[in-house]
Amino acid sequence: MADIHPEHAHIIAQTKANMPSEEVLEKTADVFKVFGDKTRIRILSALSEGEMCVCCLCDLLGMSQSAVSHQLAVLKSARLIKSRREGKQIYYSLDDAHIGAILCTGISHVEED
Amino acid sequence: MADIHPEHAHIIAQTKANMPSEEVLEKTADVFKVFGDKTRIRILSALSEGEMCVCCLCDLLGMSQSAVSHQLAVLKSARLIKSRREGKQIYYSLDDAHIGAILCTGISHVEED
DNA sequence: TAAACATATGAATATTTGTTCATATGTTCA
DNA sequence: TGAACATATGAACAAATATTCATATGTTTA
Repeated sequence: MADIHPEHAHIIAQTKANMPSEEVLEKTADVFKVFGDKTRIRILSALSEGEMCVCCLCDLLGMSQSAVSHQLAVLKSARLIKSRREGKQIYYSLDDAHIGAILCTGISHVEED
Repeated sequence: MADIHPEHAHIIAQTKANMPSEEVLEKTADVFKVFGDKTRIRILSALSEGEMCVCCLCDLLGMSQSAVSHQLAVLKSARLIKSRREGKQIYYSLDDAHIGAILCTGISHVEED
C-alpha cells in the first residue's frame, strides 16, 4: 500500500471536511440498496403509475404472493412505499415524491445510453 | 394466493403497457445496486469534490488498498467513474454529471428526514 | 361464528457480494 | 536493467439477501 504524498494531505483533509457525515452516507447507501433489486424496481415502477393491491402486483410481476409481500415489507420499512387497507385488500403506493424522482433519474440514466 | 378481480384487469394491463422494458428495469436496478454500498458511496462522495488518486482514497476511507481497488473496479465497470493515469498514480473521477446528481438526490432524501 | 379470502411472516436454502490475502501488472528512477 | 512504487486482480471466506415453503394474522361474508 502506498504512502500519502505530503502535497496530497490538504486535499484529503479538505475533502474529508466537505463530505457528509458517516451516518448520512450509510443511510444513503441503505436507500439505494433498496432500489438495487430488479423485483423492487419493478414494483416501484408499477406503483409510479398509481396505487395497486398485492394480488395485482403478483399478477403483473408474475411472482408468488409470498415473494412480493416480502419485498413490499422491505420497501415499506425503508419508507419507499406506504399502504392503505380497503376491505380485504391492501393498496400500496409510493410514499413520497422523492421516490418517483429517484426512480426516474435512474431510468433516464439507463435510457440515455 | 388471491385471484385477480375482473375489475382490476385493465389496470394491470394498462400499468404493464406504461412500464419501461424489463431490460431497462434490470439495468436500472443494477445501477442502483452499485450505489447501494457504503464504501462505494463514500468513494463517490469523495470524488464529487474532485478527482483523487487511489492512495488518497485509501487514506481518506481508512481502508486497505485492495478493498478500495476492488470497489473502484466495480464503479468503473458500471461507468460511474473514470480513470486517468499520471505517472505511477491513477486518478479517478465521476464519469458523468448524472452520477453526482443521483448521489445528491439520495443524500438530500436522507438529510430531509 | 365458521369458512373463505387477502396478505404477512418465520425458517431454510441458495445465491450474491465485500473484504482479505497473496500476487501480478505496469510505471518510474537510479 | 533492476529495484521501488502504485495499482489491479484471482481465490477464498464470511456476511448479506431473495425466494420458497409452510403457516399465521386479520377481514369479510354466508
